[in-house]
Amino acid sequence: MDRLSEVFSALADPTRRAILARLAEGEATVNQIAEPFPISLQAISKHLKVLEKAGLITRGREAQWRPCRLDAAPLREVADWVTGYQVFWEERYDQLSEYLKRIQKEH
Amino acid sequence: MDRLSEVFSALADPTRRAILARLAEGEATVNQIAEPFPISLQAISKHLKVLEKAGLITRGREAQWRPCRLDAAPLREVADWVTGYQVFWEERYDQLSEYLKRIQKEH
DNA sequence: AGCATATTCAACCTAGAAGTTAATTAACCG
DNA sequence: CGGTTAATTAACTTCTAGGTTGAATATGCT
Repeated sequence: MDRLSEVFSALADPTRRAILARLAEGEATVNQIAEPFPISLQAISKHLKVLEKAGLITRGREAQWRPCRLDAAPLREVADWVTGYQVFWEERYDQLSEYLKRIQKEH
Repeated sequence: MDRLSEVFSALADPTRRAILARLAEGEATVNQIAEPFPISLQAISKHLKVLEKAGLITRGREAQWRPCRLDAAPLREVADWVTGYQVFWEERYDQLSEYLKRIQKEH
């Protein structure tokens, strides 16, 4: 699986996006991360593994805790990819689109 | 399924991203879209349905053709979401991170 | 009408995602 | 050492994604 697909796939789950939002506020242990969610700790552990594989988090070791922290580097790749389409949602493009439609009708 | 998850999920497939890239060059019929791919037309048809459900393409009707065209609006939502993390991959943040580490060690 | 082309629908298969519970590993604490 | 806490691993279930092939639908052409 290519990198971008892996990142998009990791981001496609609201629980995982919520985890990233939590980590944006700072490091947290697995239990701390799991606390607000209505699912089992094991399920959270799996989500963390997915995020780690996608490069979105890194995990350290402190005694029996595995503090997680955000690594936003892959998000930059997402941003780079998506801005390639920026022209298509901008005003400018809508105007261009309208213009092309008008031209086409005139012929 | 929430909108953003649906869009991320749609983008998590390289074939679908390739389809979007193709449509960025202009409208295309299903057959035209399918042509470069080594999978069946039906599989492409399914991918298109996913993209349509995510709001990333729209489909018209011209005789027996269903021309597809890109709709980048959902990509804007992706861009908006991801830029919320921009600070975490920027230089500024790395410096802040280093600074915080240094402070912490000094105590 | 009858055939060709474009596209979708239906049924099916297989692999993987997301969750569960139960058991295991690892580290600290008394 | 024995118990507690933190986290992962294992085994299992259920559902869905992505692919296949074959049949159906819709439109254009002669």
